[in-house]
Amino acid sequence: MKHGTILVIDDNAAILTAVKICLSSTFGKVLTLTSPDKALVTIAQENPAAILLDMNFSLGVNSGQEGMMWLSAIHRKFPDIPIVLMTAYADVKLAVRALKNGAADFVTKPWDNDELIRVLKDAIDKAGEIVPLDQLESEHVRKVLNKCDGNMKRAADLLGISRQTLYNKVKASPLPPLRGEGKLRGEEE
Amino acid sequence: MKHGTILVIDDNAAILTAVKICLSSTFGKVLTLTSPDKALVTIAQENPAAILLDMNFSLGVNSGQEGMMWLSAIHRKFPDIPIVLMTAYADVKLAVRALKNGAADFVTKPWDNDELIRVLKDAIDKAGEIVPLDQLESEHVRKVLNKCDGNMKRAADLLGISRQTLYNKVKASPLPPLRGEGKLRGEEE
DNA sequence: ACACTTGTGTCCAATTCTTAGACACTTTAG
DNA sequence: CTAAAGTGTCTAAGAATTGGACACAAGTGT
Repeated sequence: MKHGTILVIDDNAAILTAVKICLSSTFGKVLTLTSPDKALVTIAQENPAAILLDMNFSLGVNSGQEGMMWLSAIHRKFPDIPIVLMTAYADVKLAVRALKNGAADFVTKPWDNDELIRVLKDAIDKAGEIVPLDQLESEHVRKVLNKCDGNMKRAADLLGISRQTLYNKVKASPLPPLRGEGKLRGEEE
Repeated sequence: MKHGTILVIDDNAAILTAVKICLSSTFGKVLTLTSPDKALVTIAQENPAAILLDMNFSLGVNSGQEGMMWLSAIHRKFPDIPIVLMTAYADVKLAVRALKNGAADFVTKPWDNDELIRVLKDAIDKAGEIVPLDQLESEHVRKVLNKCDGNMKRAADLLGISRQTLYNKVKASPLPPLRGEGKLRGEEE
């Protein structure tokens, strides 16, 4: 059950209450703020597992600029805490920008309780994933290597290691099950 | 100018023509397909710098499932080629899902020519970035380390290296300008 | 065809890194 | 307060990385 602390930021008290009720059953602690002003200090103090942030504050300004600004600010300071954005004004451009600015997900009001819970859980899970150094390294090596069309000299150069080292790494892990990649650029047809 | 080859996939020939005209001035080569069926072989042959993929094929089915399926298929096979999605039916959920499925960006019809060009260029640029192993490593170390609240023993364990090695790495690079992160969880107020 | 450049596979010896283990000392939690 | 966990530091053995070198395979241009 208790998947950690969630911080919810929305200027509408009613929504805050509704979200809190919805989330309380699943998460350990649900904090709420009616303004993002004190978000940074609250986050620093409470270290929430995820943040649910409304995009529209300062009544009337609903271009989402407010939320986007806070998203950036929070994400810059706490890049490891997933931030889920929420907005009533479904706008594809806004959503895309939000995700590219580091948002973990984007939900529109009115929201579906179960979906909201799932989204937050997913965000927390994904943020919690820790990859061993070895794996990170071989994945990256593989990626760079095939961006160089297999040219080991150049790849080694770009990676900042010697040619032999690259050579060794490659032969050391000839096919270590890549996480989510299924490469080899020139082997269909 | 010629920023590489672009592959455009859309079942509407008129759109294909328009896009081609729009992109030809900026990119070296603009290939077009009216169906994604042969996308994989075309990509393997031409190795485009980016792909512009329409989401709605098979007339009438415009839930975007088609495009999403192809996005996944192409992205799985060619994870290094950025794929920009395009759709006439602006749908936030769809856009979010697309981005989380690996799309580099998401644009809606009718599109703005300059924006389309910019989006593709950005996607190509971002995909071309190559990070040296050292940097990748120290960034990851740093991230894991502060997810463990500085507990080096646990961090080392999670990273799959020995405690001393972590210790050495940390003191070796005490503050190597993180790319896009401004961390340290507990140092405001 | 002929030199030239570039990259591969392989080896070596010197250097550096990583490791397990140990030790005294400081925090942290019960 | 005790016990457990973590830190900073050291050592010696083992592993990895490095620049250099060499023969050889392609690909370039003339």
